[in-house]
Amino acid sequence: MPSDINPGLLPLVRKLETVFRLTPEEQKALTHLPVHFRELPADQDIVRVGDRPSQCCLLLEGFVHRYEDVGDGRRQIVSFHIAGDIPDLLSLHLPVMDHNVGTLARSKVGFVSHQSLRALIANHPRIGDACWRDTLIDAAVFRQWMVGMGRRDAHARIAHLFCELFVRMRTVGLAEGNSIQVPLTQGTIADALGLSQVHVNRVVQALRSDGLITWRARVLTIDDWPTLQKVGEFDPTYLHVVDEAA
Amino acid sequence: MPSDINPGLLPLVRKLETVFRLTPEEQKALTHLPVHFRELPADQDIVRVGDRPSQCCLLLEGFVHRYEDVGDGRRQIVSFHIAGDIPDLLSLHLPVMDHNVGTLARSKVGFVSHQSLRALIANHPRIGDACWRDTLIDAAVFRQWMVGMGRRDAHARIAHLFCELFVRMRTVGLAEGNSIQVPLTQGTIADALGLSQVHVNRVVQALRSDGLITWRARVLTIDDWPTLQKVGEFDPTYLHVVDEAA
DNA sequence: CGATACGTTGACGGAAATCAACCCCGGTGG
DNA sequence: CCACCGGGGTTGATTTCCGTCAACGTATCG
Repeated sequence: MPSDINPGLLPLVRKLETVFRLTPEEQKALTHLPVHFRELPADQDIVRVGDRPSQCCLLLEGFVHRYEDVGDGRRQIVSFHIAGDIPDLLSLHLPVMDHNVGTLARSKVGFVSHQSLRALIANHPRIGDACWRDTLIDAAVFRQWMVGMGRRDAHARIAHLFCELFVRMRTVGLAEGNSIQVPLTQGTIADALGLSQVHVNRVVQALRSDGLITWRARVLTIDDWPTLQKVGEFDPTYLHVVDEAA
Repeated sequence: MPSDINPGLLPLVRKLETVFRLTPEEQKALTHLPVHFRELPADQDIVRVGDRPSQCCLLLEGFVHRYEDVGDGRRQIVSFHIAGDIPDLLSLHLPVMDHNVGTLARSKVGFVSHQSLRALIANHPRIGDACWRDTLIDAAVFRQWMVGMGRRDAHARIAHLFCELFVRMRTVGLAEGNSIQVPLTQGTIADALGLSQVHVNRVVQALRSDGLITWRARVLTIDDWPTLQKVGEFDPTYLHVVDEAA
């Protein structure tokens, strides 16, 4: 690691390096982006439907979700984001937000103007490609959730989500053994998978009593990975992870 | 329109121009891509799960869908594509296909090597941006389908799909008045929306008898746009259409 | 003109929603 | 120190969409 790296954006470097090694120049350019750092509390919106952002939000620590409100207090969460993600990268090319982005837990973020990002990408096309690629993986995750909501029952959906979160967090070094820290509630999971909170509760209990997972105090532990994977019909190909300790 | 435009790729030009006007040079570069044209029959796969394509497929006429098979003969369709779309553009950055792409009707397509596309984008960054933007709109459509499957009942889902198809086809000039030609069957719609074919049938009949649509012989007519839109909770913002005759 | 794919209809069953309590636990303030 | 509070989790009873199964109708095409 070169000496003139600004450490604030390391999670981002780490994330992009899950695709290919960045050159020292690229690392430098990336970490020297003009960033406005902020700590945000849990459950705070970052951008909302209808907004026309002029900056993107780099998630450095914490947990973010994207969601859409539908009538009658119901809502659908469309994605979860972890350190290294840029949850609203799409605002670089789509002027109007069609969904909300908000924290799920206390989070540390960095705001970068579209202008700076565009300049970075213009000067370092490989970084642009990596960002594009990242939005494509985002879309791949959407597709998997669609398959789940369309054609899998609640057991498979929940097991699949747990598998996905675990693999994604392990990839960027956020797993400790078979455990990950997730600030999710059963209600949150319900809103993500198109289920009711009550039903999520029953299924989670089943997964627990079948010995597949432990989940207490925001810590999720995968106790039986092969079976959980089978129950969730989880095939990590769609995440296009390069390392693969799996 | 400059005189040295190769007319074979006009649907693509038209599609990209729904974002911004292309310069004559850009038009020329685009339409002079080395393309291998082909006519494909209905229900033929173009790329399959696990493939590592070295080319992309430009859809010039017809209808394409992307889908994933899940166990037991079930499947989930994740998107429909019309003239001007590049259904497998993602293969430019994701080496392995995580879903299938296939025709739904007789279609005319053009194959372009990744190499040529990369060169085009390198020389004409705006075209690259337009392509990236297009994959982002793809993802926006995924999100809407997720909201539908997670939080909307069958009536709303089907109405929403009809609205979406109509707006998308009108945008590229494929609507005739309030009608569009769609090669979809009720079973196809079921696989797209996470429903059974039988239930789609019942709901479509309800939409018909409520005077919202007519649908016969592959022609779908919107008879009551305001009500259909309301039933489907359809807000076209997510399609990020520039023109807006809506 | 029969094969085949698509659409239609009815009876029945089931996964999950809804409704309504109740419990548990950590935080907080009197 | 304990009462209170509130968010999250748990449980049971009931309801509802929607799936499944099965049959039959209908249209298009070789």
